Amino acid sequence: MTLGRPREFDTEAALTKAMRLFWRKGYEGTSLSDLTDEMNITRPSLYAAFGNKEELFLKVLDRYDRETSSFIQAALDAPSARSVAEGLVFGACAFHSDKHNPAGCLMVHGALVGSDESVAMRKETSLRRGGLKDRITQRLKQAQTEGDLPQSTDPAALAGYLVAVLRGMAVEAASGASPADLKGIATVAMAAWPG
Amino acid sequence: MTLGRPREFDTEAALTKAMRLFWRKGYEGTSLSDLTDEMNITRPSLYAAFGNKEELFLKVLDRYDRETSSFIQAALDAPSARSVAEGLVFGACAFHSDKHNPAGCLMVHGALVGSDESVAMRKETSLRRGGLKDRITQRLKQAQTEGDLPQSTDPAALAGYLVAVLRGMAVEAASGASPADLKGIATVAMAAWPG
DNA sequence: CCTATTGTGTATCAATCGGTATATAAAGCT
DNA sequence: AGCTTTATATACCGATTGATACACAATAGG
Repeated sequence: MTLGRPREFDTEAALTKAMRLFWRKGYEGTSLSDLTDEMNITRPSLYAAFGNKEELFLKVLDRYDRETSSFIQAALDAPSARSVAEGLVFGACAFHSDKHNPAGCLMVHGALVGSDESVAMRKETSLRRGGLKDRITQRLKQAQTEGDLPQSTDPAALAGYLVAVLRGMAVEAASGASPADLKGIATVAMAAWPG
Repeated sequence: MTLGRPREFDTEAALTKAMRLFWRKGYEGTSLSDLTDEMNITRPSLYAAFGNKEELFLKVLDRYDRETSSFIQAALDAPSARSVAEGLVFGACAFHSDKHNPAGCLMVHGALVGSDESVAMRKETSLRRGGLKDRITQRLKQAQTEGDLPQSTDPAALAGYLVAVLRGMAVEAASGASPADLKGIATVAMAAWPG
């Protein structure tokens, strides 16, 4: 099978540890020593398994998109425009209220600012944030063609509003907002929904 | 008058340079070398004039609160609850559309995450963010007593919603949102306002 | 057993981090 | 002129940053 000495740690478990660390401290705020301590591996093992800090962060982003913040895909699969919006904002409530998760959103504060060294990672998270807005816009356009959302509304504007609310909830969650606080935000936010 | 050798630089102008730097790169992302290069002063001069990096950041936060993001106080002084809300969200539009300002909000992404070294600065910005919510809540309560806002509404929930929208707009602005994008967010957000 | 291949552990790299010690320059006061 | 006080400039501090060189350990295939 695989040649050479077998790896002594579980890469998936280690990736989870890394994700939670980046989630709490951001890309630049997380040092290699932080990572190796938390993942219980040595520095060369980390580089052999994940490349370098940037590649590790990218793998973490993939995992976050695919598994951790999966409530977003679930919301987009909801049957009506309103249920999509509700799924997003109330899904975000549940997401940020889950005590197993670090506070806030990895995409938002994981790499929003930083020194010139991390400009590539900021661009990456920015792209992924923009991708979410595009996906919501597409879903709302589909709702319009299905007669599910008034033709008078602007799907792009509604999507922009939704992602802004999601970002705001993430910032508030990172600042220590309670589940009740978040639910209040989501409830008021839905009052703006047409129809 | 003042004893000793006179200072050769303008502390207020230097503070402005520092503010814009922290605003762009965050607290930890801004190094002392960045600061001294941009402020055109030497390291000992910075320490003599501003204490250390933390004290400089606190002075920057004061200045940001007092002068730069002053549209917030203007909005709170508006005559009605609705005009307060409009002043906040559309004031944020103008604020983030001003090409003289760095993208985003210093309070939000200047110190949202980071290593353990910057925990005190994060707590400070978190406190100030919470202070804004309290001020808005108080203003809306006043509007309720003045019969300006329906008694059936929850001032704290509305304030929480408003700050969440402001935070979200800041994140979107930092991600490169256009003035039109921001105006769209603000317009939809106001559709949730009661009355 | 021998070789090839891969993972681990130690020890270290140059660069940068925030912060200072020291010496000198420029002002007011006497 | 001195003397005191404050600002500037150079050079440096220990600690930490992301990243590796090297030797050694553990497996598979021959």
